[in-house]
Order: sequence, then structure tokens, then C-alpha cells
Amino acid sequence: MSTVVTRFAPSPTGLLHAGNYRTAVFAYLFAKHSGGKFIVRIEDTDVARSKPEYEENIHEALAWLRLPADETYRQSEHRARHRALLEKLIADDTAYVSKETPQAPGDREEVIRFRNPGGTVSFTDVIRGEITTDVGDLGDFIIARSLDEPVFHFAVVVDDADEGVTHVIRGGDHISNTARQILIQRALGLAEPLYAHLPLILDSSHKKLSKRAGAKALTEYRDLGILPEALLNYLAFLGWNPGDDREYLSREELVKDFDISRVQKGSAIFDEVKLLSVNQHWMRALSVEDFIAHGDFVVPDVEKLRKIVPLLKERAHTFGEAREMLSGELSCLFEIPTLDREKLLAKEPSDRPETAKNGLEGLLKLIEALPDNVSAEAVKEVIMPLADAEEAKGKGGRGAVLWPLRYALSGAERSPDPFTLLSILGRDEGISRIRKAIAILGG
RNA sequence: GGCCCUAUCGUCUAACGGUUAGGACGCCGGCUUUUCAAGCCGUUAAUCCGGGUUCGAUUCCCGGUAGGGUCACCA
Repeated sequence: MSTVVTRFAPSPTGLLHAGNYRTAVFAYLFAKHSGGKFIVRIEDTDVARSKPEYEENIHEALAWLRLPADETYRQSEHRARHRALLEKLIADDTAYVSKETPQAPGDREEVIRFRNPGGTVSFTDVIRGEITTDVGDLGDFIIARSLDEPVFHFAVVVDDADEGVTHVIRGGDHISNTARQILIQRALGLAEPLYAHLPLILDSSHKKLSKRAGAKALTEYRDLGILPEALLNYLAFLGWNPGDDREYLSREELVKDFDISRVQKGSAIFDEVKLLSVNQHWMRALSVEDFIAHGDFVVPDVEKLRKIVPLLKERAHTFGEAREMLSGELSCLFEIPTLDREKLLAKEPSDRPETAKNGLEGLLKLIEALPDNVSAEAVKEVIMPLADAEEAKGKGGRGAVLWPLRYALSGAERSPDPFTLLSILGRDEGISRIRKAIAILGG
């Protein structure tokens, strides 16, 4: 029983997007599920377009997603081997040096072409079943620009064989490349790996995800404050499912349950909204300490931040959003708000003037009697009877005291409830803000 | 256009040839300690079309349609 070997073979000619990494995820999960090896091979045969920073970005993204390679190669390391096999093919007359008329800048006057035997080539795709291609219309395709510059189709076949790759798991956009690669394989007498062509990931306009059309680089999701386990979870579920109703699987569960026979044939659309909800799930699963460690928050008071984490978990879908909240709608927890008299009175019943002011004064007494450090529940317990009493007086009564209180504490039209606010702010700060509000109301 | 692939709610998807076609996300609605958020409850919503095969097709076969991929001296 031979061990499974899969590979992820990106070319460092740009920043890779989620669709690219989705193939890495499947190749990794399949290999690890089977106890096999996962290889990363940087396909840098296009010297002109390959850039070190792109290669660096690939390693960064893979490390962040925690898809560690068992072996890492760079295709350009295999030049000598490629050259030798190219020479062999030419000696065989399976390939030949062809004189060309350059059509585009950079074109050579001489390239190496493969002598196409014609006929049909079939292979059994692990996901799609038998696929047959008439290779006749491929013509004598180019396999190298020169002895030292093999083209993708040639290099990929040689490297996969040399590295012992058993399963070529890649995007469905490679289906039509497979036949010619098999032709090269046969000419070279190499073993034929199994092919698994994954359904493509489409953008909202139903086109293949592409940087050109605005797809984000994977590392942008990291920078937005998406958790790697969330992205992994989401990516794994694009074109695959475990066969039951679970939606949130950890990396360990994914490895354990991944089953390539459950991979979808049809393409899937990348939905950022769903990704956000998956991310929120994993953010909520974090402990307070882990949440803070991941968040990269800049706040004056970490102790207070600990109390705010539950609010952040409730509201934010990404850590970026959480950071924005701390300096935006939740900034009142760190800074003394400026109050507006009109807003303080916004919910005052027209037939009962002074309700806001009287209410705040009543609440003030209750709060003053509280210990400094109380839970939101405890605060609520003390305050609600007063709000309820107001409610009994007429319509909107509860809100008539609760709104001014909440506004006095937050200075915002939208904020967490007043009980939570008080529990985070502490009794003394709460009292000071309420007094200020009473003063504004003419106390 | 040639060749290839694909086809279940808006999206991701489930369903030994027999189900009221299920779940999730979103949307919409309701509830709550009447801001926002969250939570809870609920609603809406799909088997592309046409032929077969079969007692019975989402499921198997054929055809069409639609969508996508690919046709580089890029990978």
C-alpha cells in the first residue's frame, strides 16, 4: 500500500486568492486524512514574472492557515533534470526543435515541440469519473522555450513523478491540460498519478475567482481580522461537506472527516457574508485571553478590555470590526462622552415633564448604594423596579428612565444596555456621568 | 466558435430509485428588560426543460438549454 502524496504547486507571479488556497486545503486534508505527505512546490519556471515577494507571501499564507508542508521545492531547482529529459525526448524524436516566427515580444525563434501522436487520451478523474480528450487538435504543442526553459506542462509532469506525487489535486481549470500532460508522461515512461479536479470557486458574477476581477489576496483576510480556523473551515466547506449537519469543524475534525468522494462536481460561489458568520462563530469560541491575544487591540485599560470582550464577541464579525468598535460605538467605555440635552430628553413623555431628571436622580440614589464592582445582572435587579414603576404611570414609562440613563452613560444613540455599561464603567464613573446629565437638565 | 466540465432554495449544500425534498448563511416577520447588537421563535424560498427506463425518478440514460472552463513561447 503506497502512501498518499499530494502537492500544492502555485506560481509566485502574484498574490494568491482564496480559490488558490482552497486547492491547497483539499490537497492537505486529503493527504493528512490518509496519513500521507503534503508537498509544496513553487512553480517559478516563468522567470520574468516570478517574484520573491510573491513566493514569500505564499509561505506566509500557508503558515497562517497552518498547512505545513512535509517537503518544499522550487521548480527552478530541477533545471538539470528537466534539461536531461528534454534532451532524451529530442534524441527519441518524440520531441523536436522547431523554427518559429515570433508572434509576440519575447517569443523565441526556436522552441521545443512535442510530436503529437494523435488519437484520444482518457483518464479517470477521482471526482468526475472518466474524461476523454481528442488530442489531435492540440497539434505539436510546445514543451519548452529552450533546453533550460521548460514550459509548465513539461516541468509539472516531471516534478510530480520525481517527488512521488500520487494524487494531483488541482482546480477544474486544469482539466483540459491533463491530456497533454499524460502524453508527456507516457513519452517519458513516468507513472501516471491519479487526478482530482476540484470544482472552481466563482465570484459573485459567476466567473472564476481572479485577482484581476478583484478577488482579495488571502492575506487580506488575515489583515481584516479573520481567524485562520474560520477561513479553513469555510474553504473546506466550499465544494465539500462531512455528510451530516455539522457546519463548524476544527482543523482536527476536518482532517479526520475529510472524504474526497464527497467533493462536489459543480462550482461554488465564494460568499463573504457566510465567511463572516463562520468567523464570528470561531471568534466566539475563543477564551477571553485568546480573544485579546488575537485582537491586536490598543486600549488604555486591559482590565476593562477583559470585561468588554463579551460585547465584542456579540457584535463583531472580524477583529478589524472589533477594533473599530472600540474606537467607535464602544469608545464611551474609555472616554467621557459629551452629552446633548435634547437627546437626554428624547424619550420624555410630553405629559410628564421632568421624568428624565427625576428618574436619573432616583437611579442615582440606588446606584450610590451599590458596591463598586457589580455585575450587569445585579445592576439590573436594582434598577428595574424603578423603571417598572415608571411603566405603571403610562406608556413608554420604562424607556422614559432607561433611555436617559443609557444616554447619560454612553452619550450615544446606540450602545449596549445601561446595566452592562454600568458594570463595565464601575459605580463611581457611572455616578459621575449621571450627575453630569442631571446638571445639564437643570439640576 | 471547437473541445471539455457542470446543473437542488438568493448562496453553501443534504437526500440506498420510494422523504411533507432536510440543514446552514442571508433575507423578511415576530418576541424580549421597548437604542443598537445578540438571543429565541417563525415565514419565504429549490430539484433547468423535454423525452425515455421504471410500479415509482432530484437520483439512471439520451437530447436540449443555461452556466463555467479551456483553446499561450502563463502557470
